Amino acid sequence: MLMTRNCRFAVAVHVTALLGTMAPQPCTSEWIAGSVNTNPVVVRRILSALAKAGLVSSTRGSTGGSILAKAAERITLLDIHRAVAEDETPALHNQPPNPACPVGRNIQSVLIRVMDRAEAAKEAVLATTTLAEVVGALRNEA
Amino acid sequence: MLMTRNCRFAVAVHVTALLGTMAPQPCTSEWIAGSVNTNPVVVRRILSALAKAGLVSSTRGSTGGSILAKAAERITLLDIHRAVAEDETPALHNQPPNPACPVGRNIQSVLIRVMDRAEAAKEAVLATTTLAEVVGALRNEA
DNA sequence: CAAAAAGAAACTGACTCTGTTACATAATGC
DNA sequence: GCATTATGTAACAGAGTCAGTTTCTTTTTG
Repeated sequence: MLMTRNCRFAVAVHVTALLGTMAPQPCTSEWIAGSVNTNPVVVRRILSALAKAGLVSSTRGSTGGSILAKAAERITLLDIHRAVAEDETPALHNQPPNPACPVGRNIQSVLIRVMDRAEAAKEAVLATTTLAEVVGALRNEA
Repeated sequence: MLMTRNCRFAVAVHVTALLGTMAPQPCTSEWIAGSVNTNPVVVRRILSALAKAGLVSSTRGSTGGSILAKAAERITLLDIHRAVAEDETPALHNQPPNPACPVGRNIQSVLIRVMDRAEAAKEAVLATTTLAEVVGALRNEA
């Protein structure tokens, strides 16, 4: 499979949708990994990021597992995106442009302005969809 | 430098802004590379993608170089983005999810719907800015 | 205390990307 | 014609990213 970027957001939505579907039953990373079709450690890495963002909570031990930390109606896809892709800022130049050139000296500030606006528009769309809506859509398709 | 994604879009805007600033004078990849602070071959790769999209045109030989193929007013940042980042679709799962699970069976179609909407919103912002506006902004800051 | 689960560290293989070298192709001016 | 200059392109290396895996520790239950 040729995937350009990382698939953490896709897995994170999948994981939280599972938790929302099974609530209030906690799910183990091994069981979740069976649906996502990956390794339990990969799932735990995603769950760890989601927990840091306050979206899920996990407990250890023989009856342990993970559950949503908030109602699915109060979790948006933007929350999930920020939890697992927080430092994915759009890339500028690898090397700083030539400051002796008028274009090189100022291009990055212009680029940052427009990229920030574009990213904000993308995030605004993600903010309009709640996890509850995703869970509902999955129920309807199933 | 820790850059998450590729910097082709940033370089492409830089290159076309240079061409717009210097028009109608053609620019060599070596001279452009001096402003971008990279290797001429890197610039030529970007120029090649931009030429395929009909945004620039290059000529060889001792008086050769590259120029914009259209007026800067008629080139948007979306044109440039599509020229150099055409196949950068948001990533889904690496492995297909488990089709025996109701969530796994349908999560990707739901994800594609919302990701497409988010990507469209981002592109709409890029479409609102023309290369001429970028060149003008650079002139004002210089 | 045994079993079961998360948490975390370390490593691997595949892939991406920039930068680089080398060479072929084409156009200009003498 | 021919040297010069520039693009076009292929091939490769080094750094970095990422999913997947193994291994071990920590925590909780019964």
